[in-house]
Amino acid sequence: MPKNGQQKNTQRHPSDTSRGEFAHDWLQGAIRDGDFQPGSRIREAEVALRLGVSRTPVREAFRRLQADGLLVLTPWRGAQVAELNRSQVVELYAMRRVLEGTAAGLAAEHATPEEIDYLFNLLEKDKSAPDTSDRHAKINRQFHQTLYGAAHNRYLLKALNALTDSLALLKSTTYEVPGRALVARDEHVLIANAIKKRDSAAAEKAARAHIETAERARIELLFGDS
Amino acid sequence: MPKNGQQKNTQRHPSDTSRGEFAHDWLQGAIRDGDFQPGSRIREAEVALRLGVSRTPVREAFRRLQADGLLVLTPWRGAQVAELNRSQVVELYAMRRVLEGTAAGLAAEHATPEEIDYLFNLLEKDKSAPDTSDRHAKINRQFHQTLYGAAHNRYLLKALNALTDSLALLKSTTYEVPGRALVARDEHVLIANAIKKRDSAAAEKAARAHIETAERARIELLFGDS
DNA sequence: TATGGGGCTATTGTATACAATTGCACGCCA
DNA sequence: TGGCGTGCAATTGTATACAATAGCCCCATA
Repeated sequence: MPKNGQQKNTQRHPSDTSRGEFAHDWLQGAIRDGDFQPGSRIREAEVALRLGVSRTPVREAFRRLQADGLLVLTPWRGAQVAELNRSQVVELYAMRRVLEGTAAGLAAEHATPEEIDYLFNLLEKDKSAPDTSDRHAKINRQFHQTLYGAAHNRYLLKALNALTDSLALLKSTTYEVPGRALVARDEHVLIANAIKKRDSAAAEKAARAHIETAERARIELLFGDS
Repeated sequence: MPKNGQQKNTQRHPSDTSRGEFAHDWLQGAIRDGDFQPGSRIREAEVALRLGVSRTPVREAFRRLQADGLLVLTPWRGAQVAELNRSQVVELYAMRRVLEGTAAGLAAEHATPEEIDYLFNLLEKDKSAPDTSDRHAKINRQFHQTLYGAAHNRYLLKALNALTDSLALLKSTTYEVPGRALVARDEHVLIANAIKKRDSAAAEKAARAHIETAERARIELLFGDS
């Protein structure tokens, strides 16, 4: 059961979506928002009751989330939210460094003017935003999401989204580290400028550097050493 | 229904696996082996009948394969084997170039001596193998699979396996191009040597070059122009 | 009191019945 | 003859009943 800060209500599914789709989206969102603790067990019947559907669509959602790596299903023992150990976190960031770098490089080649404008809009918004980590984290997500799309490669997009979802299993965000927001914005500016100049190599390099500092902040946050 | 070269028999599931797992593995294998044509519709009831199980485990398998990108599920219209258009093939190879390069680079850093030995064993086996495209294609798969594992990054491994599965939707292999086997082996030797020398940059470069020639062979095969 | 075994309960795996939706075929009418 | 609408058949979505399994609780025994 969700930890339940502000109640994600027992809600009936919208009639324009299948119940299976609804269950999948709800669970994915709940996991991303940290409503389920990594490692905790999720029972089919509980979710079904909560969403007002039968176990069948819930089971389908479980299977898809398993394929996405968000749930671990053990025969006869059901679903647990995936947990990341230290080596997994390291591997995940290694992968993300590569993919973000690639995305930035491709974005420098393929981004539309509108996409580039939007990146700069987000940077402006970030600069003038109230200084809360939540707010920065949200704009950060939008920035990266825009970057991913600007690469115009659907396999890359999918892989990056999968990584992002896995990272969400680490409940805190690196924006909780003091000063991280400022550093991150500077790094974002470097990336955006390189893309605007259509300098693919520079964009890739800047993005990789950005992920490296993010990784250091993350490791610090999680394990308290570098 | 499978095209059915040599009948993939109507087989009962082994009792040590859940029926859902069994259905998933069977379908994945059947799609990889080209028993289902891309774009063709797969009916739940047919698969269920064929495997001797009910629709429930088949549906679970469908959902997982959807998440893996092998099936496209449309509400009320069921499953179709995914198809790749030209731009998808191009994007897929762009992604593969990056990931194979990364895998080779990481393998140069992290491969165990046993893994390196095995790579060279495969090269020997390839040299002395009977000159059929099937045989070469199989050894090729093993070589790449070994390379992926040698990188020791589970997210990279998963992403590469997903790409490989998607590529399998293109039914022919580039080994059907005359002379491709020889070129590929030479490229494999370059990669393996760089890994043995622990030269990460050279390994990455060689792997990227390898995928580039593979892409050209593929495009030629599919669309008859470069 | 510690330990091992047996049965009970909670939970998941599977089958099946039923509901909902789609697409097609057939027939009607202009 | 062609186009449109209605109803039927095929197929998927969902609920639910039942089977199988695992873990735990309790009691008997040393």
